[in-house]
Amino acid sequence: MDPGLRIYLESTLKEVSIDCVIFGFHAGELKVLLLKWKGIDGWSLPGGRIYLEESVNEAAVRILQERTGLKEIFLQQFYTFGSNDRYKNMDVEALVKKLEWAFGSDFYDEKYIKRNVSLGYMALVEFEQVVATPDWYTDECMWCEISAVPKLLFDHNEMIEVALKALRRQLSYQPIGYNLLPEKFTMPELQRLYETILGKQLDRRNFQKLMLSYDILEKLPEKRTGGAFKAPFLYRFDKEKYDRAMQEEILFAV
Amino acid sequence: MDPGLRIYLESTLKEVSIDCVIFGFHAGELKVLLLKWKGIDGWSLPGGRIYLEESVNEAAVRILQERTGLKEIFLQQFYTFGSNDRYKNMDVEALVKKLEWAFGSDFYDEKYIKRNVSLGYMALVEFEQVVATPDWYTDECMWCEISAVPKLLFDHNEMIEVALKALRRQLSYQPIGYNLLPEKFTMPELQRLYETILGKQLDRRNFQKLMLSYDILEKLPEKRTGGAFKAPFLYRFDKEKYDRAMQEEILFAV
DNA sequence: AGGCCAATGCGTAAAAACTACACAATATTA
DNA sequence: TAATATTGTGTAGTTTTTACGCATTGGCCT
Repeated sequence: MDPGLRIYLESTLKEVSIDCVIFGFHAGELKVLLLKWKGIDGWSLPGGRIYLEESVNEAAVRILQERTGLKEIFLQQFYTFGSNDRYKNMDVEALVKKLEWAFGSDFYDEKYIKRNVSLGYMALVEFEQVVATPDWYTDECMWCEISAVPKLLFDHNEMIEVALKALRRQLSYQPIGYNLLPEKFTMPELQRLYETILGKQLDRRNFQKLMLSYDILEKLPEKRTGGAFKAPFLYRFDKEKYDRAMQEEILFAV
Repeated sequence: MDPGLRIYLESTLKEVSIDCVIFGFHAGELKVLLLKWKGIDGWSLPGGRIYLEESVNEAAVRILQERTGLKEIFLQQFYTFGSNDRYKNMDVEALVKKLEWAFGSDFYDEKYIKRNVSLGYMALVEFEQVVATPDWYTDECMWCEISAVPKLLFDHNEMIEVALKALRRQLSYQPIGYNLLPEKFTMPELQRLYETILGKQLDRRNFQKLMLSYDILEKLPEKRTGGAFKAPFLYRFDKEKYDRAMQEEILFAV
């Protein structure tokens, strides 16, 4: 067994762990970051454990940074999962056996495989900036389109659904986009982000009116060229006003 | 040490516990249920631990029932608290000493006093129906008006604030009242509940129009007499429609 | 018993927000 | 240089929200 892993396991909380639904936006698609486990044929959300001396939020920030290289981005708790049947759809015996095979028999106390409370965090990240990195248990990363997520290990499919629901609700009282889009973006790009998250089409003109009315965008003199059509203006978030809107939680009627 | 307590401690998770913000509504005031600890001069929220074989939601239901006698009421997770400085404002040494004095030296592993993740649940209960019952650690219950909550143990003051914020937000997309009001109630009573939770005055006529438009109320032929004024009609929630509205999470613009 | 008071029941007009479209402008490509 | 796809802006109609008026009524006071 990897000595680093051993130290990690021994210096972290046993009964609680963190799982992150990391949303990225690319090519008009909303995606989540998945990891493929070593030794077994299964994918899961990135996750990790909490060191004894850190807060759960600090742990979430650390885990996210370890997986994506990113810090200081949108990251927040959305639900805590603690069913005692979180593994009901899985062959736990087989899983434990395979994990033993992969990591040694003291990998996990079986008790904690079966009984674990998981704090769900969701993150919104700028797709291009992410350097996806596997962890001890996994050897492969994948950005998976939200509508094409395969059957995941544990209750991670449910977690994604709950996270998406929370994200959609969030859209109605907080602006979103700061961490999902590049610094400069066009109005149609912002609209596509909203449409993707909400899963429905929005009227171009009304959307623009609404977004501008929130007074969190700064219109730049530049335009984005490159397409065979009229060049759209670039915008950027006014961070100060954006943060104020996040704080105030004004109702955004999207 | 109480043998029941010992069994309880040994058969529950150690690192995670549950704290409940139990809201009640009485005499036009929103109140929370508080417990006074044995041995030390401090109040806290009702809480408890999670048995190995139950889900966290089941544990919350059980804890709530133990404290209030009520089941099948509005109860939901609102946040999970896991700061490593949840006790920063407290003299932990003194607390542990007093707890030892009260419960025996093996009351708690000091480690778990200092490092504990707490799942915050909030409940809305019908004040009159509650039979408040202390637990092992406490010997007194009190309904405390929300604006007059004293300094509580741990980070429980913060918990109440977060719960109240979550409750206010909830009001905008789910009906509230079914578990906070008696079966039959008048429109002004319902309005007072909303005003109390939201902390602001609402227009009587617009409120009535709004509530009726949601189509979750059933107007009864009876009136409430007793005051020196026109007797208001009684209403009652149409449980089926109410539940449907809860499910659909339609936006309620209060 | 009858008038007074305080609170309710019901209604309407103005303001604001939202929705649905129409048409001109403009980078690229053929 | 014309064709095309897409953006920029405006406006009218509809719905929702807000603000407020006035008649009604159960109990209390005289």
